[in-house]
Amino acid sequence: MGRQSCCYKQKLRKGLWSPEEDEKLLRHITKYGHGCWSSIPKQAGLQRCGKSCRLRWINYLRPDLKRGTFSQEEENLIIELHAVLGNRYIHIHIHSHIYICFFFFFLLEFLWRILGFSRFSIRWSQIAARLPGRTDNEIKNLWNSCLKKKLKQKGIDPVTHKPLSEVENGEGNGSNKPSLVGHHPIHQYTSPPPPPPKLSSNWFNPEFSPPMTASYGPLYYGTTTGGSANNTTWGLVQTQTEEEEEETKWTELLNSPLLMAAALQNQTPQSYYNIEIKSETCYLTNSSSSSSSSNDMWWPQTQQQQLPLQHEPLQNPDICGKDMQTLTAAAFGHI
DNA sequence: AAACCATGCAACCGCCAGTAG
DNA sequence: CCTACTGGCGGTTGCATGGTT
Repeated sequence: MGRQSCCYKQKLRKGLWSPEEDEKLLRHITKYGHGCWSSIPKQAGLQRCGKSCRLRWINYLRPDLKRGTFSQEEENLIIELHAVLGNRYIHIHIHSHIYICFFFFFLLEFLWRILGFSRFSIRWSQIAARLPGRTDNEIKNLWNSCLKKKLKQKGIDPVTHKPLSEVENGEGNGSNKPSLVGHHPIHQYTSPPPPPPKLSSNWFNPEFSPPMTASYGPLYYGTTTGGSANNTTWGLVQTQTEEEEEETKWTELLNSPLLMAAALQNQTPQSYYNIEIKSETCYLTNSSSSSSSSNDMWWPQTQQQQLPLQHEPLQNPDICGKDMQTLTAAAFGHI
């Protein structure tokens, strides 16, 4: 057997939380904030491990949680974000020498998986960060229990987001580029820069069918210099640009795959960066400095109101880019 | 009415990264 | 540098509930 859980070691309670335990935890965190999770159970008089307390708080007791069923828009957003964040790959049209890089990358990834070290998992937390009031656990459950089925009913493979027929055929026609993300609507964009993607009801619209063909360059964003301040446009990198320029964008994309997600919501990269993923931590830390009223504590009006303007990348950068960089670098002996 | 099955959801487990000492 | 600890995350499990046979 593997190692025992922390609860076992400390002979702590497990299983469902009683209303009394909830009350204790809620009262304690409301009064003192959570601080160090491992010390919370003792301070709050709970026979639970810190991890359990944290989970209970994040998934159930947090006051900003939105309970109830998911709206159609939320479901659509989850599906679209899953297509981008769920598959931690990027489908990009690139020059051949970069394909070589890809080859090594996928070779390594293949070996990685054989050895059971796969790290390419779905980014539920990042999806949840884009759905205020929803937890990653909630979204994960929704996906596993409901959305996967809905997609299958629509003839879409929930893993690749491609049509099931194409997946069943093994994509063996040779004409396919190394398509790893699937046919997300984002791939439909062609120059000139298209209107930003709308979070429409595409996926459950009976008339919607995923795009079957695509020839496209890397997704990019750009801000027009003239005119209104935030004129961000989304489009595709022209593949005939200089190699250096392309590689720069390629690197940018690898470093910031979430920019793609930002595109889905018609957000400028800057506004994207303003979104704090670790929201509950933010509330608590911000509260200590900014809260003034005793009862309101630090509960935010909305996440975005609470957040200070940040012009630096996320504190919690997506690992995908890091993984790809690391593996790619490893493939070329840079490590 | 009872047994069985499917579903949704809360919670746990184990791994990993960051960090303090 | 090494180690231990902690928080965070994704995958999985197990239970409660409702529906079906």
